[in-house]
Amino acid sequence: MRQAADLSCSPSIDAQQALARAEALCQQRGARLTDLRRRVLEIIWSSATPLGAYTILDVLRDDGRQGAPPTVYRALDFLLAQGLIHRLASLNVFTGCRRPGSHHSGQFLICRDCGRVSELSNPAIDELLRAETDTRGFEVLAQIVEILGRCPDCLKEPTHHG
Amino acid sequence: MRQAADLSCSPSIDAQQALARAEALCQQRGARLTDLRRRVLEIIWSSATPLGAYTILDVLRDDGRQGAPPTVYRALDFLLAQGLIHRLASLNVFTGCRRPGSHHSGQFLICRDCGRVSELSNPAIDELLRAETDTRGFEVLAQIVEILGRCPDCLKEPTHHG
DNA sequence: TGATGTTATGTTATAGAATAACATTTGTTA
DNA sequence: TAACAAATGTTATTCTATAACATAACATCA
Repeated sequence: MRQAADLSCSPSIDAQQALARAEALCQQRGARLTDLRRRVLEIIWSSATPLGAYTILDVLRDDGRQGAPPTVYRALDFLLAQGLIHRLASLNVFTGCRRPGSHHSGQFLICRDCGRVSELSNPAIDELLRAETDTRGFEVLAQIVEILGRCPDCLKEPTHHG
Repeated sequence: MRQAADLSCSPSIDAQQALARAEALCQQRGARLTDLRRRVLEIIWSSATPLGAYTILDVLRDDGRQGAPPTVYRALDFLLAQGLIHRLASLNVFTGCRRPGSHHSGQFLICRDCGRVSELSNPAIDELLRAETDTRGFEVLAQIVEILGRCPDCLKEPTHHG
């Protein structure tokens, strides 16, 4: 069974702000934030937790849209290229970028229990990694920093997982 | 077409040493390094680049063994649990651990061109990440640090990729 | 030794993630 | 409008991973 999207609430303030910023960035860059792309971004931002491509596809179909996997993956590719979302490689899911505009790889804390994600941006970590790669003469194209664990909220609750 | 395993050479010195260490570690822990598990570890170590599960399965079948995906994934799960291999989440591949015995998540430099992987172990990076998570009261279960780029060797060569 | 329980492997089927290839539509520009 | 480029629709397939159940190998103890 596929993960259910937590889309109970209508587009949050966060989502609305993110969409507005996305609009502005795309216009400024001459990139076309089409209906489909905007809707995918909205779906992602409307969820409390990152969503998989097929969950997004389900929502699009609930919208009454036609669609197959490539529909979603192309929109995701666009949003990734514009730095509007991130992909979490460890979970094959997508989450809205909290600091669009500055392209960056991001650093993520992922809660195993509630699924929520915090996006860090610790320059010291970037610098350390950069120092390592510079020393070795390694040219960096992309960084993946993902930490899986349990968030403070979930730690407070009686553990379900031992 | 599935990635071809670069298994031209017979088990290298590295592979032999890795197998010997694995034997010792498992014996010491009372973990059973069965024929299948040993063979999977050997296959992984015999490749210059990390291998996907289905590539490993192909090699097992070339061996004349029976096998289906669960065969491989169970062996991989065992080897992961024993800290004898790592999984690279960004590529869905598996690579031998250079420092078995001390369970750790590892930090990896992955060359996009030749596919080779270097395993770092920079304690400063670990400490920084630990400091971030401590500050936030986040309990760490696993760390994923993977850097995709081009290694020094490949940078020397005329670029195929712009 | 044989009965019993546990661990490992075999086997079939399916779920989940991503892309190839080609058709059609939409948008832009000359 | 014609011609081109960009975006989306559509079908099929590949790759990755696991569920569920059957069998075999191994260990332990009566």
